[in-house]
Amino acid sequence: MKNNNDINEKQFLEQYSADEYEKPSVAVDMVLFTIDEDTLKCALVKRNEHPFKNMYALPGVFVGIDESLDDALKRGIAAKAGLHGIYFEQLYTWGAVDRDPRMRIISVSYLALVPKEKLDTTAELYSIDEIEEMDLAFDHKKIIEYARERVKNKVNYSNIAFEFLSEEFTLPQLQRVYEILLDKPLYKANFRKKIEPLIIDTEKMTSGEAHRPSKLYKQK
Amino acid sequence: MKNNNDINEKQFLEQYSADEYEKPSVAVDMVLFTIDEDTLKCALVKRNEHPFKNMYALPGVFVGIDESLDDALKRGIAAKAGLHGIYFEQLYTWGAVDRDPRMRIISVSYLALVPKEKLDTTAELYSIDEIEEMDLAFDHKKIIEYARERVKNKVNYSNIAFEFLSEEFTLPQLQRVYEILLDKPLYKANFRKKIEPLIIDTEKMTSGEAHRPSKLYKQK
DNA sequence: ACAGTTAGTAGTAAATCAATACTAATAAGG
DNA sequence: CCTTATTAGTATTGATTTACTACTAACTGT
Repeated sequence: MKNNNDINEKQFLEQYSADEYEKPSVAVDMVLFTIDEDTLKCALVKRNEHPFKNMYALPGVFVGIDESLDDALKRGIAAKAGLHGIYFEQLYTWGAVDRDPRMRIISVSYLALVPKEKLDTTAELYSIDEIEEMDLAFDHKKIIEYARERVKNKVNYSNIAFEFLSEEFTLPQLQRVYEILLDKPLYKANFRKKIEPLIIDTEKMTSGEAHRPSKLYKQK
Repeated sequence: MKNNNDINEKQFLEQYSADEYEKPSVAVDMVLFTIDEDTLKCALVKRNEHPFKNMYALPGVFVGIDESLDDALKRGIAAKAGLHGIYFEQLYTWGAVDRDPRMRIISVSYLALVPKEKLDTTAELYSIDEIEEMDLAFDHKKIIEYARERVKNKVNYSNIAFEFLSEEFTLPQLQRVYEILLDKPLYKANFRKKIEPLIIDTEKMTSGEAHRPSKLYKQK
């Protein structure tokens, strides 16, 4: 094998110095998940321009030339719902040549998680099951499925479940979040043993419900 | 919240129809790992152009306007070492504004895994420990660290370890791969119990070594 | 033959996980 | 103020997995 900087640099010169090279556009698209009505839901926006006019799509923005990907995403989140300081992580970059019929657009997708209470009440939320039946713009359905898998896998080796709850929560609430994300029931006693090292007792209790009150915890 | 396609489309028109909008360049960079001399090693190329002239970097190519990200990566792998059909997966997309001093370049990084035997003998391989001490071009050291973590995490819930071996292998070889990737010793008996459902006995044996021969297996 | 070396197996105590059954504390209703 | 419905929380037990030790097996080289 020869030194491959030859290739790298040759391409660079050919394609960039000459400035005839056509560059792709880069966008960030966000899969914003929340839990509402005991189901996992995703924020969608209805497109009112071609292509895919009147169809639902993920919210997204183009990446500015002097803007990092994360900053573009933050701008998107802020524009979407006035949200700041919420959890997000990069998911995957989608680069099929024909994913946008207008032009070449590479999409860097992000996962954002937010408690329902923080979300603007006008946000349009659709459950994962509903979306399964819908026809979304671009490759956005595939992106949502990818995000769904990421969440499911990550629940057990990270603390993302906490991102769906406000600062103080009860263990039944937390368990419900885990069950929704994992899409299976969990044993109460086992769940509590496992989660115990991750939480702090706030010494407060719920009240007003027609059954035994539950303790309120915070994430450690 | 208003319909956010307004924002999306407004930006699109402003930035793209007017064609004054400056687009970033998009490259793919590959972290090609192999196991050699009982250590995990990464393929690097020495740059012979500015910036970072004479420093080592990850092999990479720019993404063509009519080329998918995966296709660009395949082209890169082929250019690098005449390799085809090897395992790869997308890692992460690096988008800091100043990661390349020449211009705005967004890098989609990939992880590629290959048995040492398949690799061109002129490939320049450096162990993870050596790289730790080196000063690499761009943000490539960070990318390699990210790849290293991905591999470590993925070993236990996927079959990526097999990608470092040729089709037939012995259990001591496979265990050694796991130990190198996880960076810790494993118990032989437990390892075998756990790996048993993933492999098929080829009925063949090794020979010629000054100790008991071992069975050869294939991945199931 | 036997020393050196690695391959492979048996078995056991400790830790974790799956599952069931229980007790505790509240509000609502008579 | 006692009973019922309902959910919160705990105790316990058998099954599985993990950590670890100790052994037997099969080859080459001398």
